[in-house]
Amino acid sequence: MHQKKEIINKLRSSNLRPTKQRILIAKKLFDKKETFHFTAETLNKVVNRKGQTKISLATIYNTVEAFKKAGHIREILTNNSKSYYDTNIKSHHHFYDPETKKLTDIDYQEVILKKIPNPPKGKKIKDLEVVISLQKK
Amino acid sequence: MHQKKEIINKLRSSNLRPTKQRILIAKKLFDKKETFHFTAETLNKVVNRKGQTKISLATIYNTVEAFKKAGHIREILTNNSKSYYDTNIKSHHHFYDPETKKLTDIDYQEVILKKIPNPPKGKKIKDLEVVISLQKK
DNA sequence: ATTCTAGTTTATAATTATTCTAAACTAGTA
DNA sequence: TACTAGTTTAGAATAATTATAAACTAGAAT
Ligand SMILES: [Mn+2]
Ligand SMILES: [Mn+2]
Ligand SMILES: [Zn+2]
Ligand SMILES: [Zn+2]
Repeated sequence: MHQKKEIINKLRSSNLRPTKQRILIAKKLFDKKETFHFTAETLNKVVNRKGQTKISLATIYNTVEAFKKAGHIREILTNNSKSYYDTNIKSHHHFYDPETKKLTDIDYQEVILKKIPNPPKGKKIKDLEVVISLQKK
Repeated sequence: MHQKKEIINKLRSSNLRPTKQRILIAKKLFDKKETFHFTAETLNKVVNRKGQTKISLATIYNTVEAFKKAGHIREILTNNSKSYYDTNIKSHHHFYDPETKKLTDIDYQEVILKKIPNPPKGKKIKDLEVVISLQKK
């Protein structure tokens, strides 16, 4: 559970002004017991529920991009046409079900990589993602 | 090196009529020493080089989808807005450089998975992909 | 060989996700 | 309180892909 102050600090520490919109979005993303996966579309729905002050879709996209750059969320690999994001920024992996388009976390320790290749020269590894696609048995 | 007959058989065996367009596209994709990665856009450029009979972009998309369904090509996971495909259908992995948007093959044996999780019940594993994103050192 | 038809190709429109634009607004400092 | 750089916003623009429906054709039947 984040306090409003914590959220404001989080924003400030990444050089993002704590605007009304960013604070609300940050609450929806980070003030949860569990991490989760989302798209711009699903976040927009959650943020713009009836009653709440409206936040434009452009701001949803801007904020998601800003939070991603700041490392508060990460993008997940899928073959879907829309971008999927994760509030879990720790290294972990995913099941992906192309039928339901749902992602499920795989705990980091559930995948053990015994050997990985050296990156090409001049490059280092930014991230390693394992995606296991599923199908009906 | 595929002969035209082999290509026609490949098409026939997947219930695809060997049309002029599909044969030409199949040649560009499969009649190569090395496998490679492509997008609808790059394939369209290769197929519609000056002189050659023109194939519509709709047919490029239709054919890529048909070849994918038939298992002759596979889609690769990336965070790019366009779809990437691979003429290498054997299980293998990729480096992805977000700067250049280039994919590089990682030989299957260069990644050793010591442990992978059980799929959720009712589901089986269709595919396991490892994508290693790169950044400047 | 000719006819027939389901499958295929095509130009073009439509759709979808995302990014751009530039005017209005606001957080934070002076 | 006034200022200004950063932010939000509605709406337009873009980019990739998919849908539409008319014209074409592979291949089977005659
Ligand atoms: Mn994606
Ligand atoms: Mn992709
Ligand atoms: Zn996750
Ligand atoms: Zn490959």
